[in-house]
Amino acid sequence: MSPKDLEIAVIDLTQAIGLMVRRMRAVAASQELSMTESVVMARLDKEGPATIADLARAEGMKPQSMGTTIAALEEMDLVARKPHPTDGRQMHIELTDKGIALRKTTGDAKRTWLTQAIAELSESERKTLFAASDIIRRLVEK
Amino acid sequence: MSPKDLEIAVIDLTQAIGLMVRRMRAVAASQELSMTESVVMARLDKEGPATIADLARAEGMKPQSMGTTIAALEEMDLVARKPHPTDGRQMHIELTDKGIALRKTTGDAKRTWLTQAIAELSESERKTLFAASDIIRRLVEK
DNA sequence: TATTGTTATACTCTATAACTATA
DNA sequence: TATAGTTATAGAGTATAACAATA
Repeated sequence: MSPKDLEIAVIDLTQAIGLMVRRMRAVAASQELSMTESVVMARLDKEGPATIADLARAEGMKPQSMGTTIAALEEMDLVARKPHPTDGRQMHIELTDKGIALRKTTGDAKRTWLTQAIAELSESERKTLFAASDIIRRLVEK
Repeated sequence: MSPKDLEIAVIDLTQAIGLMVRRMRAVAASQELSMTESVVMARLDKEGPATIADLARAEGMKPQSMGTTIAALEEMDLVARKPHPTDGRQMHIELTDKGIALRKTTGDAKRTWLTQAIAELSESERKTLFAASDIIRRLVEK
């Protein structure tokens, strides 16, 4: 792949990601959670309680920023803080009953625009897309 | 693919995109252009002068927002406004000499973190990644 | 009447800095 | 001294609303 072609493809990827983020933001604006909020909710659902520092590391954000995200979810009564049993510095963040219920209803994979649109792709397109998310995750760590 | 697996994969993709955007922002903060600014510069370089409305449509943004982006590039003396010859409403945005020079130097595909990291992938990983950017572009239009 | 662009204002997301408390 | 978290402040990126000029 020539340097020129590589650069064009990188710009295409960058543009695609920008388009996606703006689209998701526009959809979320009406009622749903932001991208980060959704991901954090899913993580808490899948892996159980976590500290703000853990969540921040997982999402590549500063702890202060994750604190803001958690405060927003707390405001919506979707998560709650619980002091760590032995380490007095840490707060465990966990889903509330309302948060669990929300996860259940979004878990039917019908609610969000993105899940819908991806469900309509061919199996091979989905495979490509999800393989790409692993590649991206590795890229980010470099 | 089960609805549950689909949802997990969609969340993984969402997280990957979030990680990428934050990483690109962190890199750009130091010295380089933002994602949108880079894409606009590449577009002007590749396709010649365009109006703010055209650029906004291409990037899925509001014209007012693109106006801000263009103003930032203008401030850096990378683009200039030129009145449209016949339509008095339109302004053509074009690269300045400095903008062209910047495109040339980034055109060697060595400068940015992302281009570097992607260059280090295997050919098949690159193929997957770039196929995914087309899929994303189609998703966004739905 | 529709389109292009501008200006003013505000919101979302995330960062930096400074601090407290605990380990 | 290092880590977890909070509070305060600021910046980037984008949106909405209201407007002027031109088509």
